[in-house]
Amino acid sequence: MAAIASAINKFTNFSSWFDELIFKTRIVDNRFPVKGFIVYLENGMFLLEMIRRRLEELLVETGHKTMMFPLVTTDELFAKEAEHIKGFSSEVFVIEKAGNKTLEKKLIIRPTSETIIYPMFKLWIRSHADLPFKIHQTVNVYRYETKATRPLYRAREFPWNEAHTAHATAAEAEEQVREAITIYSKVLKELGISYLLLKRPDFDKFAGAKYSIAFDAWNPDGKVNQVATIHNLGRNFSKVFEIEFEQKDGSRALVYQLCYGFGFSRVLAAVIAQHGDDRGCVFPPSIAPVQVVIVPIPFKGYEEPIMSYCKKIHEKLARIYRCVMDDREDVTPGEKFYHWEMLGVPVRIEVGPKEVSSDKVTLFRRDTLERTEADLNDVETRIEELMTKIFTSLKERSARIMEQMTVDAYSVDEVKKALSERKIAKIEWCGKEECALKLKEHAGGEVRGSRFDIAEVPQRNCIVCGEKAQEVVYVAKAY
RNA sequence: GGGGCCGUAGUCUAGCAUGGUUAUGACACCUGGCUUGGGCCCAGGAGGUCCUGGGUUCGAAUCCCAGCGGCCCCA
Repeated sequence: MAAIASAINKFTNFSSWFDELIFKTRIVDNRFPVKGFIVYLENGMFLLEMIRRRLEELLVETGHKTMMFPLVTTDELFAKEAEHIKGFSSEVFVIEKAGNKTLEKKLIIRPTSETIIYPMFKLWIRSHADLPFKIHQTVNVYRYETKATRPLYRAREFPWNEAHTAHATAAEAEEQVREAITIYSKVLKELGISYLLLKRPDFDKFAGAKYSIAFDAWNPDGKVNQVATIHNLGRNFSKVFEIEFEQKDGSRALVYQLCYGFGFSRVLAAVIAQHGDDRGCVFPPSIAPVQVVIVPIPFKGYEEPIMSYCKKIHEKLARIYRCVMDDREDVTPGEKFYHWEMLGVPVRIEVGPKEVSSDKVTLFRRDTLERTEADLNDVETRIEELMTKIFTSLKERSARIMEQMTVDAYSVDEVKKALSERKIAKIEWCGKEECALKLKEHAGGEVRGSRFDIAEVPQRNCIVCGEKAQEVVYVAKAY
């Protein structure tokens, strides 16, 4: 089978497959001369923008106000919450000079915006009538990653959306966790992405949170890709940032808070990695930069009727879809096929003398590589049907792979074996960090957490120490 | 933090051990022609601080030193 370049398979050689693909399809150019910083090209930006729009739409619908906060905080503010600074201090960029002047108060570039947003919450939140208070912003954040960086997965600058909410009671904060899950799940499911919704073990929660839950998407190399997280902060931050409100009875109380973040570039990586195949990207129709491509197959002497037939179709379809007619004359149809397939265009229309003489078109669907014939009259209906089918089959295929990738393991060795086969291991665990560390050392994977969406009750003993298991957890390598 | 590998055109790469003419090839790019139902073919063209600096030498992509950059493995 023809491949994106030199027979690179996404499951056996994921890195090359991915790097080459995102470069050739003009999603990103990672040749920027500063490590960990990449250039997003037109197709990458288009895809990010589609994902961003949908997420923001849902956030606004549910009452999150759109705002934009500054890029910087001070080290004093940043250091306020003890756990928080411990978790992030090793990876923040610090501005120490401005012009020729050495700054007395160093500025910290946000790795996340709690310490930038919460001083403002203190000013804005006065009364129970102000609650719940919900805001969100789409910005780039900066983390000095020391591990190997990889475009879209792990960069030192990355685009995300972060939401921050404040509530009167712990119960309302819990309710908000559900709402955040609903919003994020919706966006991910509309992209056909499969993931595990996990409550992170205590030792791996967000720095400063009461607990954290995360969306871990599967990846062809077996590592999981954390695309979004939701943190219940309790009153850890409101205590130190003094975010108080006046209750109905006149007494004062600290707010309960949540923050949740959605990594656009990692979501895009998941779309590419989960749906793509050895011919390249396969995009869900809703976000595909090009949804329909028309490829004329001219024969000597018949060029004119074929081209005008194509133009007619293009005119009609361009009103409904992002539709391109590839009328390049110096490129053969075969080469055009490969080109648009790599770009993940869901539906292709082929028009040659055969179609023109019978008032038909040939439709090609990117996901299954199947061709069908359609009458010119109902081409729109047929494309609409195809798009729905394509989305459903992408989604189902991704879910199936996720299922096959997850295997039960009853010993450390079995975990090791599962991970070496690029799988995610499901184990029973006592809950002690010590056992998780041992597991990481001997099997190479991290305890990612227990299912948050469904209850999985442990029946046996911890596979590491043999004591009674407290949780059913998933173990995987991670980005 | 420890160890290893590698920097040659837009991309990938040969050459390097054993220094020697004009730095190899493929893809991509430009011009013209031919073709068109899966990457066709023919002819021509352009593109290089061989990562940077220093050293050895009659002569360095090649050897030595330093720096910068990238990748991988282990902790």
